[in-house]
Amino acid sequence: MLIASWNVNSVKARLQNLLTWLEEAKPDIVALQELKCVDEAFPRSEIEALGYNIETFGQKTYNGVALLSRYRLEDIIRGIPGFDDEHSRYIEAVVSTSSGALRVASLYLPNGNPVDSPKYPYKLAWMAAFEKHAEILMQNEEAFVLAGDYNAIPSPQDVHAPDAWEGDALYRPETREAFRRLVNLGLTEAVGTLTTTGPDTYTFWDYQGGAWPKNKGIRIDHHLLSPLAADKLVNVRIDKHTRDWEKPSDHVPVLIELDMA
DNA sequence: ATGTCACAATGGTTGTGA
Repeated sequence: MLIASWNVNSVKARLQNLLTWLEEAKPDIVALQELKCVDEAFPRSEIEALGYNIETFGQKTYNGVALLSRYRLEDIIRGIPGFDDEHSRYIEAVVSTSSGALRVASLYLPNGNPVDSPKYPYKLAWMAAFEKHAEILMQNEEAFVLAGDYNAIPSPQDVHAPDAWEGDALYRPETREAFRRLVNLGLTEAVGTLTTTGPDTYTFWDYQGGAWPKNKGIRIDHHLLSPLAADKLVNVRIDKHTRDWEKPSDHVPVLIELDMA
């Protein structure tokens, strides 16, 4: 089973790229972020035509997350339970496979910049609420994957210039600590577990300043797996070639393969 | 070359967020 996470930076602006990539990669489940459109405006029919079921949690202009799945999506949750959030940043569902249920979430964690604005406390509050929710999920001892744009750079090797990013909301010590707390609940961060992270595993390059050709990237899109899901993890992949396409997103798809046999 | 992009509300450009 192939599961992908992709911040598309507007699903309408990225529709052609998204369709091309879906046909090429043939993922079973996709977590999308930054839809930048309301549910009614989501390009459902084009994506359904490729064989996907769709659940969206959209928002005008900003944010918005969705799940695409070849399996039926059930027990949909929109928003982190118990967390009052004005932004559409979290959607969760359960799929039933021949080898049992799998819970999947698509999340778009707040950016948090600038750090001296209310945006950074909001980011940390979001991370705390998400950690609390993940802790509850862990108690159920199920297979689950929390996929998305975490807007968190886990370690120095995940950023081209650690010193320059020291004060940034994506890399500040508090952000990294919160990300570690999350992982330390017993989750497995897929890419870091199966590969050596570094300049080859970035997932985002700014549109500005020639960041992509210079490989001035960061690794902020992650899959966190419960122990039962991590037991099935056999492969990870980052589809960097999509960054070379016309009208690219600033993020590229990050994929994991679970052996559900 | 400050090598960006998407969106919204304009009013034909500017602000916002990333």
